[in-house]
Amino acid sequence: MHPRQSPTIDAVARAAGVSKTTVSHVLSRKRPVSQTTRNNVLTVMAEMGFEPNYFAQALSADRSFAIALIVQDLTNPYYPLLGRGLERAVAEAGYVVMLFDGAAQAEATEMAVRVALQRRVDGIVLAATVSEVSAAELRRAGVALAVVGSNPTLAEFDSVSADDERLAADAVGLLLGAGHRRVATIAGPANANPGGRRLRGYREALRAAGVSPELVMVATGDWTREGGEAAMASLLDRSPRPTAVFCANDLMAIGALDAALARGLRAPDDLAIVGVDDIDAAGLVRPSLTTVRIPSLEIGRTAGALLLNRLAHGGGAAVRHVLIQHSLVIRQST
Amino acid sequence: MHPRQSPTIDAVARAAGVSKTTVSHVLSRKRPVSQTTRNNVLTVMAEMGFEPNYFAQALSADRSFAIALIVQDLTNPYYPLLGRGLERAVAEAGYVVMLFDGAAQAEATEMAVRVALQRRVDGIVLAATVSEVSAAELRRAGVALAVVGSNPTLAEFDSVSADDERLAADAVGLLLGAGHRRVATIAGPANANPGGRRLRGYREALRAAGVSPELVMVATGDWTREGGEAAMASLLDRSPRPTAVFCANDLMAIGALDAALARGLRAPDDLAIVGVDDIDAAGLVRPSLTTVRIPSLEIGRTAGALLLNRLAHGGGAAVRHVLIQHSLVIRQST
DNA sequence: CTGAAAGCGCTTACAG
DNA sequence: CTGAAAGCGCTTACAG
Repeated sequence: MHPRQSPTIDAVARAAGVSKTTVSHVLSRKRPVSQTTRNNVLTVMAEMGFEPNYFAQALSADRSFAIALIVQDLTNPYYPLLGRGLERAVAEAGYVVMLFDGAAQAEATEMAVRVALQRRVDGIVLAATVSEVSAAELRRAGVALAVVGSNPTLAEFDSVSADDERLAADAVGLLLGAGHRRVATIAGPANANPGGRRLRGYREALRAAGVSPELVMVATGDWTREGGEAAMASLLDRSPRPTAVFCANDLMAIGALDAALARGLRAPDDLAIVGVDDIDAAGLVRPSLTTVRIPSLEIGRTAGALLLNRLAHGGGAAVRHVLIQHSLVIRQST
Repeated sequence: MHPRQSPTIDAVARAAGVSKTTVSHVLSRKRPVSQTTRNNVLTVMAEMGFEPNYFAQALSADRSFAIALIVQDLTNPYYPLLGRGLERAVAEAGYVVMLFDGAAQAEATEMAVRVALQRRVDGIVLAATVSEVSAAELRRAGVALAVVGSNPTLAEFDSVSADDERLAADAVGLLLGAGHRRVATIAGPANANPGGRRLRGYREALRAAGVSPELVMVATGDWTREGGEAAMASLLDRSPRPTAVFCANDLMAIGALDAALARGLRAPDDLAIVGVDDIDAAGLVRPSLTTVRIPSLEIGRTAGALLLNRLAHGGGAAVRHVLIQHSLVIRQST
């Protein structure tokens, strides 16, 4: 069972002729140890190749130094960068990140939350929608949690997100400014994280511009390219059809581009399209995609910082909702 | 320190009027427990919301049920899918995956290996190049290891990879078949994992086809789009310039496309281009990219299976090198 | 079918 | 500046 017995603190103590207590203290620096003893212990450790047992430490400290990252769909290029930002932010503080992908399905998310809790992670970054069941579990567990994308049902926890209403309004504003009136939207799941807010931003922008309510056209996708394609197809079936579409993310916008092309419609002349995220692919498709850039690396880094802060200050720290600045990237599709 | 004391096995035992031993055994099913006792304990557990302490279990079992995934660059769309495949493969067996990204830099990889080992993961999936230092550490530690991409210096460990020489030869064959003679390559770092083999496949295909050695044109990139762009630029400076290029991955191929376009050269007429991987972007760029498809989800899944197998059978199992089947995807760039 | 007790490898009050 | 010993929450031979 223990194939490569790595030496224990006890072995080191014996070899160095001191107590385990002392060895522990040269490790933790929690109480002074005389120079000579310390040097002695240190060299013994090096010679024996001592490595403190992580489980033993975690057990007595009741702290895992692990963060769970739960993402909707790692395949969406938005998330890898977020993950990188998170990892960088927490690695320095000695934390490790545990990955849970595929939270697009509700059961996967519940499973992820459960497993993360079982593993006793110190914190969770939740970049996915979560059922009431999981939400309740999270509250009860009392883990540090940073929600990515504002989520009203988890408002009691720290969060990082773009200013979703504002960004949608900005995108729609761009379209209105170009003279469009028949501006549709392909929304994300309305009950879910940023989906609802972006939809609201869209509605509000039209209303503020005095566009007639009957020109409000909403189709719903699931954040994927295929979902966007289907939604666009349904929008194009309406008559009169929209002349512009605000898509709640780039992947769906690319799908919308596919659907338009399939009907012989060309952007931007027949149909203007705007996405959100600015994933690499946005610059790669032809016509290239006008979009709202959201800096996902920074979002990940911020989520990490929020967690570290809370872990340092305990439950005492005030809840923070951080908004990350977006920006418009104008390309060919508008 | 222990804010939400979750009940311990001891508390459960007391509440159920049995010994810790028995509680432990209804949990592990390692020895029979009478129906009545078992039911009793189970309901008490449910009532108290008992959750076994992972650290305590890991400490006494000396097993973490965690796998480290070390990737070169999570931002390359090839890796998220690999990660998903891995997670799916190992999750069922109760393993969790710890993510280490950014192993493009040597120090990051060494760090990742070190931290993974400290955390006492049961296995590591290594999808990155590794220094001799790290290789030595890995050997000494005796962890289960699955290498992604054949790596001669780690030949003693299980591996999964595409048949890199063969796939390169197939791609080059496609170009030669179309009548090209001046076929260049943009290789990955030659010392690194699949880079060297794909380069060899390229050379071998040209040699076998009787192409004059002086038509062998090699530029080296770093697997990124920018690297591919620079490499292509250098190839286009030669005269006579190549009429076709085999790029060792899609990201570099897309960069090559950029460089060609910047000089007013159009694929496939002025220059034929083939990539490797078949990431989503390959179908998105214009002209769309002909490429060799490598099923990364399956590679991840296989890496997981190799690890599980080794963890089950211990060091005893024979070392396996699995080759995953590739396929040619013909699009517009050739 | 069930328990008492030692052990996993650390940390940390307590004592000197 | 240093140690002996209890404790963290499990598992598992040993005994009955």
